[in-house]
Amino acid sequence: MSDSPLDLMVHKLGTRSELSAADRSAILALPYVQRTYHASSYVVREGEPPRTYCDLIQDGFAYRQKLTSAGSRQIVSLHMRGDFLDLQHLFLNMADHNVQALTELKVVAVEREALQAIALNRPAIGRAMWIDSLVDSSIYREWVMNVGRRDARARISHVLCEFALRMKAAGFPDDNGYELPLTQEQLADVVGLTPVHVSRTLKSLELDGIVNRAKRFIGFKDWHAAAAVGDFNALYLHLDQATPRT
Amino acid sequence: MSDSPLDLMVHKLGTRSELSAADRSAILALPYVQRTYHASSYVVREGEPPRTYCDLIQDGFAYRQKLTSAGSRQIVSLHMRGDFLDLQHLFLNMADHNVQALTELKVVAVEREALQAIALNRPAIGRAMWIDSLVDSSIYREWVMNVGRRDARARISHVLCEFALRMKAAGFPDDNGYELPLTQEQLADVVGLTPVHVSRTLKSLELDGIVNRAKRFIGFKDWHAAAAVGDFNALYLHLDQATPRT
DNA sequence: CGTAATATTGACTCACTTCAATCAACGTGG
DNA sequence: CCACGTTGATTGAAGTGAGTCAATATTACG
Repeated sequence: MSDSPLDLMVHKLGTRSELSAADRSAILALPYVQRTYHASSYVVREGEPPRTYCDLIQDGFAYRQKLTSAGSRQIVSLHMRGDFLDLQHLFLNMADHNVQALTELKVVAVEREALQAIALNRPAIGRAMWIDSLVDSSIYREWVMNVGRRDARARISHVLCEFALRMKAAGFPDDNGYELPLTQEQLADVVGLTPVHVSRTLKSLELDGIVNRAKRFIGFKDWHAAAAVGDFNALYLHLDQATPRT
Repeated sequence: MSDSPLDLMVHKLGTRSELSAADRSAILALPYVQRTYHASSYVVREGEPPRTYCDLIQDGFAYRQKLTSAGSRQIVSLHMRGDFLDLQHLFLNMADHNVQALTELKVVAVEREALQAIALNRPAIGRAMWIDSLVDSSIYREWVMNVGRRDARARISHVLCEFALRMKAAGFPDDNGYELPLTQEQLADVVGLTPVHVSRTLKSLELDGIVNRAKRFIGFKDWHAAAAVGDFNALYLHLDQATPRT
């Protein structure tokens, strides 16, 4: 195996569909540069035309965000190692939301036109990218429901459960918990609540033994209880389509 | 021009990317059947594997929906003539949400494998389908924000504005308003509120002269006022990528 | 260390929900 | 053609989950 930063992309797409040797070398032949963003810097800005390259996260976390005209913020998705940041705009003429680095963020920036080309001309790669994008859509749908129809405890538990499984799928060690890379204010913007109420709700979840916390570390004493409180059913993550293939 | 029900698909995809004559005939050669659903019947059920055909709406309205374990419902999207109902599951192994007919629904059901094939093997068609799917994602993002960060008046106005523009883009006559195919209970499930509060809020919007109503007809006296109350900016609909091309 | 960012807690308010009754529209069958 | 049952819409009164405002504690970090 080679030792290119694009290996990550080969691996990621390889979990979504079966790639031939030719597919793999097509990916490895993509023009790219590596790049680092500081925490909280903008990767994509709403209203601007898409940039000439597309970022794949190598390390760190990012989020998508939209602002109300009144200035309140809604975080509409969270992303981690192995996630594409610009697939959502790959064929669109204008960015409809902002993407920001959550932590220090290392990415592989692939040329947009080359990425479009392999998405359209290499069926196995196209399929893998489709699946990736459809899973993102599925998560959006779940979030609409989360924010629209669950109370604070359920919303927060749900997001904590989702993040746990996604981190595990992304290869983070599973210590029965994880370091949540969000301030409570950011978590509030994820779940459509105020920071104050998030603080109270987290405390109540902790008192009830649903999670335990140490700074930003979220631990699950009782996964089933957390999943029950969060009304969490992993179906929508389509993890069966995110397992490594030959 | 031919006179197949698939003309609708040719037209729809033609608004999203430039199709060659060969692309058009590839679409028209797709195996399909026509089909009608009664209002409120299920088109797709959560937890089931995707069906062997994919529906494109010819006439009528449909919605995607998810249920909380407690039984409350969130409608996560609304669809009309020219929208695909199964693109969201085209490459997934399992349905993650329900799709239901909102009204009597006429569709063209295209064979799923054939649709996958042209999506992957015909770049111009693939691009058009990508754009269609990415616009759906963009709408999901907007709805997350709508439900997460706007109050009842804004949420409802926003949805009413969105529907107005989408109906116009789908070729419905623009009478400064439209027949909203939703009960207030369904509208409540769209915006994450109770039917009672939707009723009150609609009344208040009417009293303030933002909209006028006659049964289910929604009329806009003052579009700008409605857009302002709904914090509505059409950017996210990417309507520039939904105009007919040569 | 000192200073800013983040988290916690309390007291009070309010937008939306809940419960419940009434009303209107509409199809349907006798 | 009208009685009637069902579904959808409206309205009122009372309750509540989450927001707001504000003070204080805690942590991060240059």
